[in-house]
Amino acid sequence: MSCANHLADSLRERGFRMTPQRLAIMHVLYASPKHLSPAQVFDQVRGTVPGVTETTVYRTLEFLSEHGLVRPIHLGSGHPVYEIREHDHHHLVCRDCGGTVEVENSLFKTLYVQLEAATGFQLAGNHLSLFGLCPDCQRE
Amino acid sequence: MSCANHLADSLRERGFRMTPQRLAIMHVLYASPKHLSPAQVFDQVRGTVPGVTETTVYRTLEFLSEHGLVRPIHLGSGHPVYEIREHDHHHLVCRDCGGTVEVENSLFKTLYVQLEAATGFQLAGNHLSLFGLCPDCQRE
DNA sequence: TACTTATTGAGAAAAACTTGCAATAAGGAT
DNA sequence: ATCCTTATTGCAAGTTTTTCTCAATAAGTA
Repeated sequence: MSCANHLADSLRERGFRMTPQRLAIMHVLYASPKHLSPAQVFDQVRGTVPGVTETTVYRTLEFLSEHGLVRPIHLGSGHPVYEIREHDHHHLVCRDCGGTVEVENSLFKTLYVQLEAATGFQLAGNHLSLFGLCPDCQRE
Repeated sequence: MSCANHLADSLRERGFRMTPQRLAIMHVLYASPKHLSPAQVFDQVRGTVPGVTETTVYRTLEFLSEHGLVRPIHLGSGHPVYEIREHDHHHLVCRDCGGTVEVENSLFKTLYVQLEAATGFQLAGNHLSLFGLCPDCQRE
């Protein structure tokens, strides 16, 4: 990961430290095309960082979430999964096959503006999961 | 609850049975102005149905969700809460104070149509939680 | 009243996190 | 290079939440 130095610096500026564990967890999430559960992250990280614990994975994922580096996602299972926070987007989740499709944040802009006007809330662009049937599963 | 008979009939038509446990759980959710966690439902139900178990509460909430009578909601804690499924709506959740505001489903209609056109998904009107800062907490 | 089987209760167990504390090791100061 | 401070981790135990199995119960129908 070429941005490792940049990442480390940005943490240090805020008084935190870069550790092999944090780097490995970021790595795993960067390399994954899909969001991962803490258990899945743990499974992959233990391969490269011997001795790493689940505790550390949980703590690190929360730490990275708090500082905006990863995004926690709730897909309806009741358990959060995580992904690198790059571009803002949302997920459509198929109730049948569980498949997910990403949709751009831009489509939600109008709605957000309306909601903010109506309620006075200042909305953050958090991740949303919308459920339905994907084209394939509709054919059944 | 005057609709108890209607509810019982609608279950029987589908081959299910009405039980004191199911009735009590529906009761609790009807009486509550807010969504409740399984543990909260259990606490209230055990007062009226002696011997009821947490297992039953979990099973019943899932059963009622599957059949469209209650709605599971994910407010970001990672643990679902439940409410009676009356009118469709969504929640704005304040990141600071945790307060919630309901917003009508109608505002989301346009977005849903756009998303369906763009992806081919057939979207169900599931519940959404949008996060942000409520008017009060913005003043700090 | 009897019968079928959906539903529940009980207890154990799995899964998902959390906590406290001592040991480790980043990163800055010397 | 070495020391120091303290952020971070590992370890072990504990808690909470949720699921599972299976026998017992009871709803609804004949």
